[in-house]
Amino acid sequence: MGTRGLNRERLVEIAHDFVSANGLDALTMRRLAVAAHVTPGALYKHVHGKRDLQRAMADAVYATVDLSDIDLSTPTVDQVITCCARMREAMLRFRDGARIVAGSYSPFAATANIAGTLRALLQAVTAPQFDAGDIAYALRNYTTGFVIEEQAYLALKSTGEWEHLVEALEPDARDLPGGMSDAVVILTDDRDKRYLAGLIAILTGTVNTRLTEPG
Amino acid sequence: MGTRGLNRERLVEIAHDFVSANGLDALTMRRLAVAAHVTPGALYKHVHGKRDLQRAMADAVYATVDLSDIDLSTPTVDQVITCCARMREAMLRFRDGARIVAGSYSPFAATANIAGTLRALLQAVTAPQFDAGDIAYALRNYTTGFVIEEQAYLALKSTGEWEHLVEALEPDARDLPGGMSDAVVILTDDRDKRYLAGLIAILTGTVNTRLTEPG
DNA sequence: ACCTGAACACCGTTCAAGT
DNA sequence: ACCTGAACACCGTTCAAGT
Repeated sequence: MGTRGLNRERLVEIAHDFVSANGLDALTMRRLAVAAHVTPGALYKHVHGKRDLQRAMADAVYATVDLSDIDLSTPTVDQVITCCARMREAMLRFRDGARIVAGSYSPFAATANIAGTLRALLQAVTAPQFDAGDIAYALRNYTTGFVIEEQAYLALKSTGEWEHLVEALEPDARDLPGGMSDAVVILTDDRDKRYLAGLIAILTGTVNTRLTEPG
Repeated sequence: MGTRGLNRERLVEIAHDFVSANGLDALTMRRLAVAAHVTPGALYKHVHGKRDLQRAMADAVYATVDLSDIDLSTPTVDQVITCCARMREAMLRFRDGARIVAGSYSPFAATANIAGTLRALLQAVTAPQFDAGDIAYALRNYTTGFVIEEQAYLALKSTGEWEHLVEALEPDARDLPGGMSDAVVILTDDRDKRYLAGLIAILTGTVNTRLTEPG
């Protein structure tokens, strides 16, 4: 258990640390090798290649989702919301977390666990005219889509590129029926609130219980 | 107007043709140069770099969305659904279209136009307790998330990798509360129907009119 | 104005050879 | 079993020079 000798788990951890410091686009096998204090070739003893590495990174993101307080024997809409919010939090915890997760098809434990939990909860609370699997899938896709946009904004913001893009978009926004100003407002504004609003929009009407009343 | 002399528009077209044949991951500036019958350096007279190219490609995807039959003076939920479905169709028309579009923040005309149209339609049909901007944003994020997953599946399927991943995931799916089998079923099954189901889930309860009845 | 040629500082992956 | 060293066939981007 000494710090000598690399393994898959540790390599994924180093990769996430690197991305956290430099962004996903900067992650290369060679730079990862430097960060891991090995030669590039050594990486391929722990990981099949760059695609396999990214899949393992995706599972590591979902592995941070704590589902221990979710009680499957008493499913509620609030637990569904909690579950989705934790997915989003997990992705936000890692720089470019959503892009890492999106479309990587990690077939590992953590990914399967969260997908299964969400569906099991929904099976109990979805209204009869809807399919729990459809709703679970919609919630996951909404969440991923939302956080991709969110982290793209965060990335542009940190480099100052965001301000340039907003300026470049203003002229069009005038003679078009609304332009992209909604996205600008949503991202600039309280993103937690906006995410929750979308979540509630999906669940309202698809669920057999009354949602938490305002106030 | 002869075929001599490259321009930005033509370059984006060539890039999409290349991606259509080889996939987004295979697109490099050097290979694009070959496809365009120029030297790599020449590309930088038409495009600021690879990121700018991808933004232009994203706008080209949205430019294929035909909104001419959408009548903003008589907004309906059906028109909202049509609008979203056309977004999805546009992304599906291009290989890796969703990944190209996702988080690229194309501030160009076509992107702004579709976002604005969707919001304008929703302004008229959303129930009072919801914000039209939130719903429009949720619909766009759901759609992007869905198609990313869809095209990732299509890519894995075409290389035969999909079958391997499903096999690798089966053992876990047994002792977990549902595993990822929902995603497997949804993607294997009629994807158009699944997409529509999610769309309707979002709109049910958030909209001030009755949705089309079954049958 | 647009393009070439050449250069610069990099990539992912493989594999014989070492320990 | 894990790692090095070296090689192979590539990258994105810049820029003086040509036309």
